[in-house]
Amino acid sequence: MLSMTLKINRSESYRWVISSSDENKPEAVVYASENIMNSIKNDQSLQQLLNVASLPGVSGNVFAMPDIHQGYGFPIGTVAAFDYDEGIISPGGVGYDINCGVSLIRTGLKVEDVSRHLGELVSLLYKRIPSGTAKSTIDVSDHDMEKILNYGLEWAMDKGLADQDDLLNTELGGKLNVDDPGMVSDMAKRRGRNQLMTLGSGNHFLEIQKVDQIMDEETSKVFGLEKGEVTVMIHTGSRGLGHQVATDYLNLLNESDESVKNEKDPQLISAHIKSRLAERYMEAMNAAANFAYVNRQLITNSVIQTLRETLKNRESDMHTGIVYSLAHNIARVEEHTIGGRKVNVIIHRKGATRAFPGHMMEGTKFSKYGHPVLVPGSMGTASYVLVGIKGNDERSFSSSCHGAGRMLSRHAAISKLSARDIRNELVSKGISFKAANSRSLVEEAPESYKDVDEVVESARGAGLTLPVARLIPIGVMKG
DNA sequence: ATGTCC
Repeated sequence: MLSMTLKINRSESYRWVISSSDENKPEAVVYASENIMNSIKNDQSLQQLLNVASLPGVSGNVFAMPDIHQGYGFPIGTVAAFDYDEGIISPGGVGYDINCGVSLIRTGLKVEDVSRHLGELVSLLYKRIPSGTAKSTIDVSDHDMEKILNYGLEWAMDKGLADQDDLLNTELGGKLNVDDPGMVSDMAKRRGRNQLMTLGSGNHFLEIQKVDQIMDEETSKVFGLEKGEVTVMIHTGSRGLGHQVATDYLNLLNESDESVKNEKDPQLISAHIKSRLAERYMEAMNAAANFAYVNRQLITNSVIQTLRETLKNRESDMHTGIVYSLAHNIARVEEHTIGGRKVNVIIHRKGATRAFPGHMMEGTKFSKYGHPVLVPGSMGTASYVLVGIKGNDERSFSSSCHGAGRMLSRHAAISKLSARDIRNELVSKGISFKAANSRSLVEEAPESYKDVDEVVESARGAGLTLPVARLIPIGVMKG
């Protein structure tokens, strides 16, 4: 990757304009506190952000969320829009884990109902939901795989594995448009078949949480969140299937004469939005996203089933349901306001969360308050439920942060931290936990991440989202 | 993120 000289100008307390002196003079906007900006200013991520800003057909500004860090081509934490006629789509702008995302489940149970059974609950979940490299325990036919890729949660509903409420509480009904699931390679499908209803590894987790703090009473009530109640958060994606789709299409683009190569960084290879290549990648990406929505739905079902069995005597107090399920690694065609005009653009959100306020959610149950924005923290730290702010469209295409954001590389984490210290830290916080391997335990240590409270505060200060509720872990399962 | 090098 070629570097250029970076200029950083503070335009508001949580808004920074990054610019470069190269011939295109690209600019990008970063939302961050001063402290976060100081921690990232010498990082490759800002250079990567300017490279994205110089891609063809970019519409409006390229934005970075406060949890920005270095990624493949595009930094994680990027929101970038491209013209629907002149622009591009880039697999590096979605990421290898297509529809990596979050589902949040409310239980209606109080922490006191659950705490005595926490160890048993975590052990049982660990047995039932394969994590790390463990394979799927359920068997789906080739025919079902095709249907999952084609119809997402509608397949689950047909099979009695999801109900109408699950679909209403999943963004876009958990189904992105796919005409031909044949755009997904046989190898990708094969990998997916062995991984349905699995958590994976890396930063993926399943957490039993307590609603620790309510910042917005009215909105939290609408979302079904009450202080002292138990929630379960699932953070996972499309597993090997999405990874294989990303690999397949990066290979195709690299072999094609019709793709848009990038001289600054080969990882930014793209396809013109109106090209056949772009159309094929969009189909495959949507199919992988549908698989991920189903993956989280099946894990959700298993969690609810396990809660019912473990807390039999509390069954009448249980009021389970999906608060929301969303993707934070995805590209989509959306209508946004740029320079006062409404335009269709292809939005890449890579490690960034859609945060539509009510008026952008017409026709859904979230048309008054906006949809929940789920922000998983790092292991053993808080997670948040946020909501979009009217006026955030010109600021971030109505997007916000997606997590705490990595500070140390995986490699740096391993050389600095020990698994024993991290286990001790979790135990001292009174958290029940199970981890598939100690390597990811170290790589995902809270010390490897930014402070999620500061990330969320930066998103608030920048006018992107408002905090609704803060959740803290009481049980953790790591891949 | 990922059958962490087909």
